[in-house]
Order: sequence, then C-alpha cells, then structure tokens
Amino acid sequence: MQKNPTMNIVYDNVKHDIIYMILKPNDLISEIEISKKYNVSRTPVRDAFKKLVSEDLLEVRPQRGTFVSKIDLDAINDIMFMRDKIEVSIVRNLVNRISDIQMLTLLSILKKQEKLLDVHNITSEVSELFLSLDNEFHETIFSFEGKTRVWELLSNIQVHYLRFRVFIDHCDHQILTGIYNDHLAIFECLKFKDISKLEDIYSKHLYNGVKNQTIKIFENADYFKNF
Amino acid sequence: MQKNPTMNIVYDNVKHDIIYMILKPNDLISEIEISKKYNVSRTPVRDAFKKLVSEDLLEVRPQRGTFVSKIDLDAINDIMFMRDKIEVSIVRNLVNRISDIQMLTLLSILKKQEKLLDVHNITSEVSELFLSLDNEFHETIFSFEGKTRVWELLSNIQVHYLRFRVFIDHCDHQILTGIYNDHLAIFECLKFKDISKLEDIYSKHLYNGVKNQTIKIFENADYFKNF
DNA sequence: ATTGACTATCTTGTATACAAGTGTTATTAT
DNA sequence: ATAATAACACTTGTATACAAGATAGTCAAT
Repeated sequence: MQKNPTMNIVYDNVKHDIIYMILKPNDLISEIEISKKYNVSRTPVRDAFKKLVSEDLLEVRPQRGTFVSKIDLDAINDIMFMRDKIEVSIVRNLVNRISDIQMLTLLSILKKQEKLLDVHNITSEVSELFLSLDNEFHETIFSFEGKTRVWELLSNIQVHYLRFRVFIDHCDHQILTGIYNDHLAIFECLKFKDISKLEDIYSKHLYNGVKNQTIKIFENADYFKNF
Repeated sequence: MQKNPTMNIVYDNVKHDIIYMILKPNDLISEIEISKKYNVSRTPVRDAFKKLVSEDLLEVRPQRGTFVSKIDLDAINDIMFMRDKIEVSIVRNLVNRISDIQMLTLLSILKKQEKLLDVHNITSEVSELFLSLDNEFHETIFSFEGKTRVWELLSNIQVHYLRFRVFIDHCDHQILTGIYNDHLAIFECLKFKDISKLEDIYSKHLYNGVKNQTIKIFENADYFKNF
C-alpha cells in the first residue's frame, strides 16, 4: 500500500527543513520554486503544502505566496500543558509495573545521549541526533503503557514545540546537558518508585526548554507570533 | 484574509457528511463524483480530500479510489484517555475560581438541552443539535480556564469520537438523557465544589458513550477497524 | 466448465495552461 | 521633481489533459 511517493518526498524534506530552521519563519517558498528544486510539477508540491498548512507549519496567502509560519509561543504553552497532564498520568501508572528489561531499554537511550555529550563542539548533526533521542526516550515510556498512538497523536501537534526546541537548544552544550540530567533524574525516580518527585521533575522538564530564553527570543522577535 | 472558498465548501460539506454518517465507513467517493456534485474541478476537491486524509477521515488508495475511513475504536479509546486527563485537570483548577456568571453560562446551555429533550420523537436534526450543545458545554469549560486552543487542538483529533457518538447516540432519547444528567451532575459538583465526585463523574461521562454498545457495534462490524 | 489473456473503464497521480489577484517597477502627466 | 497610472512579473486558484495502475467483464482456447 504505497502512497504518493513524490508528494511524500517533498513533504518530508520541507517539513524537516522547517523544523530544523533551514527554512526560517516568514520565509517565502513558492510552489514553483520547490517544484523546480525536486524536479516535479506543482501538483505534488501543492499536496505536500496542503498537509503542512494543516499542521500550521505553512501559511498560504492566495495570490501572494506561501510562507513559513511564525513560532506560536501560546500554542507551545498549550502543547506543554497537554503533554504534562498526559505524560505524568502515564508515568504514574508505569512506575509500579515497569520491568527490569524496560529499565534497561531506557538506560541504553541515556547512554547514547551521554556519548553524544562527550564531544565539546556540538555540531548541528549531533544536536539533531540528541533531540531525536530525547523524543525516543519519551516515546518509549508511552509505549511501555501501550500508549504509542497517544504519542503519535501528540506528535502531530508537537512539531511546534520541537521546532522551538531546535531553535533554542541548537548546539548548546549546557542546555543539552540539562535535558540529559532531567532524563537521568526521571530514570532514577522510576528506579526508586518516587512518584511525587517524578511528577515534579516531569513538569519542570517540559517547561525548562522555554524558561530563561527571553534574550534569544527577543533577538529574533520576527520569528514569533504576537511579538 | 479569505482563503480558498470553494475548497472549504467541499471540505466542510464532506466532513459533515462523514461525521453525521451520511457518508458511511467504506463508502467510495471519487474526486470526479464530488467535483460534479459541487460543480467544481478536481483540484479543489483534491485539496479538500488531502485535508480529510490528514484527519484520518478519508483513505486514498491510488488508482483504486478514495474511501471513507472505518471507525477506529482503539483510537477513540486513546482520545478519551487524553481528554479525560486534560479535562479533569482543567476542571480541578476551575472549581475553586468559577464565577456566578460563568455558572449561569453553563446553566443556559443545560436549559437548551433540556428543552430539546422535551420532544419524545428525536429527529436527526434535534440529535445533531443536542450533540453540538454537548460540545459547547465542554468547550465553555475549557474557555473559562483560558484553554480554548487546547480544546481546538483536541477537536482535530476528536472527530472520530464525535462520529462514533453520532453513530451510537443518534435519535436515542435514553442515551441523550444520560448525557444531560451527567452534565447536570457536573454542574452540581461545580456548584458545591466537590472535586473528587467531579473527577469520578467526568471520567465516567467520557467513557459512558462507549459502554454497553457492543450490540450496535457488532451489528455494523464492517464500520469498524480490527473487527 | 474452467482458465487465461485481453480490453474497456474505472480510479488517482502528474503536468500544465489559464484565471485572478497582488506588489513592484516603469512610465507618463502635471 | 512628484504623483498618478499603467504595465509587468510574480503569486496561488482553477480546470483539464494525459499517464499509470487496478479491477471487472468478455471472450477465446483448452
């Protein structure tokens, strides 16, 4: 059941470029420009654009152009709220039934992250890899509770949060270390079944990405909605 | 900033027809068929279809046709899980700060629902109206906590739950009365600030729509995924 | 009667021509 | 010089022709 290969190639590439800030907010990308880049006609490009518009990553202004959407901090706040409530509830159930093998699975992800942090000069490839391991860590926890689909449903919404994180965390060794330490703390809480501390860390972990980043936001105010 | 009027007309109409089971699961609808119906070309129809595919309401099988998706009970279960956790958290915050005027707003919605239940023979229009008041009741609660966008983000996911509810509740006076009573109980709990009972009712209220409906589901097994 | 190939006719995928609106730039009139 | 206007070069919206694949029915060969 293959579906629409060329449309998906365009979709995946453009989406990646938006999330990883190769295409920046407010950038104009025309259907023809992209169709030339990928050697296809406008139709599959339009199909891909329509999908990206439905995810609020693109904004089409008829007869004007198609623009990369601004980062919406209010939306990110609401997304974090949702993730917090859902994920804490999942972890609360998980803590009493997590198996040793599952603990090892989480540990192996942490080890991979640790290894990436060994290098002092963080390249953008390493940065991208680290953040995808961050997602893997959380997705794995969801999967332990049979909530993989919930994670996927959230993922469609979460792209804005991810794009913001890429913008903030990009190649910043200190921030990435902070994320790693949070994960380590979560792992320890699961180990010792410390529910209340777990809830505490979790909430902070999600919001940490946003705190103390006002300078970087103000410096690029035009990337953000309502600024 | 008007955008794509004809595409939106097609989108809104087809979406309505799917949710309200005028177009049933597994139904084949071709792009040409719909384009003739609305006197437009294939392009805006394709645009609308792409949007509906991204909401899992349509499934495109290339060179075969476009089909109305089956109802996915597993997905509905996950959606209820998410709504439960998020909405209970919102209500928990709301209960201590809800104002008299806000209570009146909720009451007025309840009165409208009560009025609709006066009629014994529930038409499909009344049924549709009742369910939209149900949504309004919950959306209003979200708005009281400044979480309107959270409701909207959930709404994109919730369409499957809504379609299922339409299928189950359609013109059933008893079920609709049950929903009304749940709302009434929620209202009373808000009035007397009974948090624990509130959480209890809320969880049940969401899941009530699914319970005891096995007969109706088995009778239309082909409407459902994994059956 | 059964099997197999062929054909006619569906479907969506793709490419492209044209329409309509926007913004900029050049031109013209004052 | 300046301001109004016209022409042009873009954009996305729309319509449509053709390609490629899937399916069902026909028809022939065995």
